[in-house]
Amino acid sequence: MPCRWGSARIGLTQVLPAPENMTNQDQQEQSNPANEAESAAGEQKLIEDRLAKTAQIRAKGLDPYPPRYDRTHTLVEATKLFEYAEIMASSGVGDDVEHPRTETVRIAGRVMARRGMGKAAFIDLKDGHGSIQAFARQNTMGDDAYEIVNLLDIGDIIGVEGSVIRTRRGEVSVEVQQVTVLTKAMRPLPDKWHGLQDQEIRFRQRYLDLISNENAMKNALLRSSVVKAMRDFMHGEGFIEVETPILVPVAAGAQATPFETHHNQLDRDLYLRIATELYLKKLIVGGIERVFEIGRLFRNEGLDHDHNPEFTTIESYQAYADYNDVMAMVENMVSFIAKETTGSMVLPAIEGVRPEIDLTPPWPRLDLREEIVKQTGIDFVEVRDAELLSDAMRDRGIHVEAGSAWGRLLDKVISSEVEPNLIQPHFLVDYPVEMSPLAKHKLNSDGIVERFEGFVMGTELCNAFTELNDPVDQRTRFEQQEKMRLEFGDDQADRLDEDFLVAIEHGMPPTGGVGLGIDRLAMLIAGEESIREILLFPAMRSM
RNA sequence: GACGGGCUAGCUCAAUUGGCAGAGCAAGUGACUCUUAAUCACUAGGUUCGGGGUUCGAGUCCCCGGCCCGUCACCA
Repeated sequence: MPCRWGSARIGLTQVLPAPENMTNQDQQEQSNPANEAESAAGEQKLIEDRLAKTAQIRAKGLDPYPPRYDRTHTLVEATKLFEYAEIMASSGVGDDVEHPRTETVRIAGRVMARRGMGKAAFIDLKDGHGSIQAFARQNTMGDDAYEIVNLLDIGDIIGVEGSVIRTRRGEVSVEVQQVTVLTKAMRPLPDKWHGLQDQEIRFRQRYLDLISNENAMKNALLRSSVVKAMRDFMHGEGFIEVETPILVPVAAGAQATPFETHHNQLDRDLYLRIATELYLKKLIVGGIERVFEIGRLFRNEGLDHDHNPEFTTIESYQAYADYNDVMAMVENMVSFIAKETTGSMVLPAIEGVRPEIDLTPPWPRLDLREEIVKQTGIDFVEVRDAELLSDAMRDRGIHVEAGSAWGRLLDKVISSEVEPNLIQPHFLVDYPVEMSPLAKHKLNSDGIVERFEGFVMGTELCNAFTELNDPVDQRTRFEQQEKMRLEFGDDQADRLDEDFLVAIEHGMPPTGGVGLGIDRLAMLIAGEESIREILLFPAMRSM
């Protein structure tokens, strides 16, 4: 597989267009140094054929890559224009009510298929909105203009001028008066009937996926709609959108391994952020009472069907709110986004993938402690020691990573025994303090913090808490995390961020905050099981 | 990281027990002025992911490596 693209790239460099001042013949000779007797094979030949046609277009005094094209209608608009003309004709309006036709339109799109008929040809065109057939006939175009039609290849982008008609077989078509080559393509498109099947090429060359597979385009557009609906919701709730640093001196605010980088001028090591949390809370300190950021996070970890090293989250913080307020906001936001993007708060069942998912609020709140007891018999209030917890886990056949801290072990219990059951949306509520260094203690509950996580389809969607604003307690929690890093070699422990501590020492109001994975939300709404179907350019191993 | 599946023409896929590497689409030439997976005839197109081995003979069997997918592990 490596050589598939490797050789292709070499192939293109071999046939790069010649300089402007060369004649067409020069170009042909230049582009094929191996002379005509030894013609190129395979992909190289396909490219050379297209280069030859490009030269012929130039020989006619035409630019195969003109700078712009005045299009009057998208393909969908052109179809609608005709349907309107047809309706008018049916009520006797128009020059020829038997054969309605529109005014002359100018459309543009990619050639998806060609059906040549000698002195006539049918061309299927596709643009960003839809598709339409172009019908080219030599006698309506003239001999000279029609020659261009014979120089077209699948994949070329062309402009077509003509009026819209319906052919005898009933296909709405633009009857071509003039064809303009807007972009000559050098490489063929994937199989027109089967589309692009090779997953690897779909991810590495997403543009081909978008051209050939409807679902790829659908997901790309859905992702955009999800983010737009999210912004609309947040702005509607009075939140201010901000952007905070991606290159940070301390990768704090979450438990994850960061990417490292270096600023030359400052001669300073920096990290790519693993969370937006602490900067946003600084803004709460500063008096922006409702704030959110939609942005990319980077975590130097493995990749699988729902993890990518860079992913997008929304984090929001609201002064004077607690985690109960945030829970209501999350279920309202997610259901609103579903309604806006799909028309319903109930996501349809998908055969072999999932049942119907009902996102209508309120989502059930499940007490974390009770839920773990119910699924495993383990009560984390009783088993407050890493050794005891490890034993209890082993008794129940749960994999135990040697030397893990108590909080990490419990996290494992939750993710392997509790989460997978949460297919319909649920909130797990009230976590132990050991695994939540940024959340505030719950009143009258020893060792428990006001934290919740939202789950759908057995995976985490969001993580939220009543934010810890006691600077003394926060410093202690950070110190515990730093200790964990040393004691357990846990380089994913959170880090002490002195700047942040100084900020909240100035006083941060009571605040509720949440982080929610946008890629996972888009997966859920799209009904996709892999994050790679949602990310346009997922991380891939180098070839 | 471990185990399993996969990689064959530009694309989609075949190839029996180890026995001449094939088809459809795309491409080229020719025919064809209402097709729509157009049709018909002909032509060309291959380092079978890379490297090594066994064998008279390897797409096929063995070893090493690469990439993709899946499961597990890790990971919010």
